[in-house]
Amino acid sequence: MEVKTAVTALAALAQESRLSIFRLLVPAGRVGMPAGEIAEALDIPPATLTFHLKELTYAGLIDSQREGRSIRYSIREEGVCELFTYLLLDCCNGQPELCGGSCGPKNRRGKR
Amino acid sequence: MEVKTAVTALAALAQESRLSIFRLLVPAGRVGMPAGEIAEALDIPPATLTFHLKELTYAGLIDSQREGRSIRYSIREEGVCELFTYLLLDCCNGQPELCGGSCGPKNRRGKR
DNA sequence: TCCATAATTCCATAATATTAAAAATGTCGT
DNA sequence: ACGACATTTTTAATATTATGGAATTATGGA
Repeated sequence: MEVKTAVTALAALAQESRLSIFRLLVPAGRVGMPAGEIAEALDIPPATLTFHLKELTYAGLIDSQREGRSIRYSIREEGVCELFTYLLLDCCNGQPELCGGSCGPKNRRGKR
Repeated sequence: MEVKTAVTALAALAQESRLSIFRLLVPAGRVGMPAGEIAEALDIPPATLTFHLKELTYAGLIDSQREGRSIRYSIREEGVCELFTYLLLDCCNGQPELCGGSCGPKNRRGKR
């Protein structure tokens, strides 16, 4: 993954509605959620939601599939994985205390 | 960490210059790098660099410390860690195949 | 104090993103 | 084919962010 791809993906997540959409879709897994349900859950008008869904799609973070009159959106695991790998491995390799689960207990100084 | 904080941090990284600054600072570790050196390494004019450094600082991703006439910037581990934890644990918990190192070999279908 | 260096603030401009109403499109049941 | 519903496209106003030149502030040495 190159910088521009990562920037696109990060930009897609760097917006409250879109981050909420993303976080709503993660637990929905492969099953995903129809647009209308997302709109209702997050109280976003349809035209606005479509705009954000397109951004996420363009960034490779979600997928969609028509199902009757609804369109069902779901997390695109491959894209999410690539981004996280880029951040975790390419950025943080050699600095595992930045990311490695524990969040560096030895880094916590004077914070109790 | 709440959504707005995460959005601020993601937005800070969602820009090519800033992501490059971030990636330049990670291997520099706690030692960090003076602004001038960053400007030279990435070929960014001083005024522009300052703007981006402020964004990253505001987002809690980097720290700074004056050292003689230079100001030395370095990764703020705590902030980075919080963001990654938010994305990895809060988002991906229960969906470890999204993030867990392996990037789900069993998810790769028909892509060879 | 005066100079050179390092970085920031100020400012105007340009570029990009967000929002949502209105119209259009696609899909199903009848 | 028609009507009801789900979603998208178009469009335009509004807001936010990026850029870099010029002036300013901070620091250390002579």
